[in-house]
Amino acid sequence: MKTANPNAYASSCPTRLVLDRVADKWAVLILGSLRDEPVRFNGLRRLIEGISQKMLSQTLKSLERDGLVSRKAIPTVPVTVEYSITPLGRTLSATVDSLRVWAETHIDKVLKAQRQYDAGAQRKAA
Amino acid sequence: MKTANPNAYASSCPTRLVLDRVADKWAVLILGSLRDEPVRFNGLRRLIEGISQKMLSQTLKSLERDGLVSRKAIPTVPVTVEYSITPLGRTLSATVDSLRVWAETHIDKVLKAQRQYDAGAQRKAA
DNA sequence: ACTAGTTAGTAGCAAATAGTTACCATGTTA
DNA sequence: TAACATGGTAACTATTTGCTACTAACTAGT
Repeated sequence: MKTANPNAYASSCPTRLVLDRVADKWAVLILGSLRDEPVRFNGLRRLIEGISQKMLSQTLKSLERDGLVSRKAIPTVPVTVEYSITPLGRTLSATVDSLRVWAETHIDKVLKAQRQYDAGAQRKAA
Repeated sequence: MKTANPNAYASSCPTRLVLDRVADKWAVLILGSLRDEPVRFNGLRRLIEGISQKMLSQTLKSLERDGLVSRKAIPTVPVTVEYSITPLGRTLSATVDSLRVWAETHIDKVLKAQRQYDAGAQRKAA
């Protein structure tokens, strides 16, 4: 069964929910981290500076549920858990990673625009 | 002055904030709406089903501050306000739009993965 | 004149989400 | 014995989001 006309602009379309999940800071950084090789929970925590254990755990769970990431517990001691990207996740990773690249590439222009905007707002407030 | 090494994986890098703003459901849909032509406030409200006036106003304000969208008030009666995409915004629009397209294209696979995941969770709970 | 509708928002409150911190069990290393 | 590693969960707070109602100025219809 196929969804008839997926359209993110329609509020009732499930696409809206998926867009909300993948258009997410942490999801972008996690998918980027897993792009080349599987990484363990605490490995991701070290790669993605400032992510809390809660958000990492929560975001990984959503990504796993959506079929974008797979979780594999390895019975070592202590147990290690390896997260890797699925084939479906791989179809998304290039797109979300280009979002990160855009941010890194255009950060200077954005910061400049913010300064100009804030200067204008100050004039109005004065 | 250029930001030395923009890196979204570093928590202190301003890139992280920018990523958080552009990796946003409403920002994606707004930038997509403005891609072809300028649109007015209520026009956007009609295009993007289910967005509240508050979120639309708030997101437009951020996008304007970041230099991605420009606002032009036209002294008609009643005043109409035209929002259009800036050249900087245009460098981003293709990327965010491909995120929307990905969601619309892969929605069936994601929904299927969710059903499988939930079925597994049910087994565990039983 | 009165009513309803248009324009582009803002204000106030409730609900949902994100973030912070502490803690768990199990085991290795110093 | 104490500190650190593994991968989380629980409780709490702060922030964001969403909903509803409201504004002001004007037009069109009855």
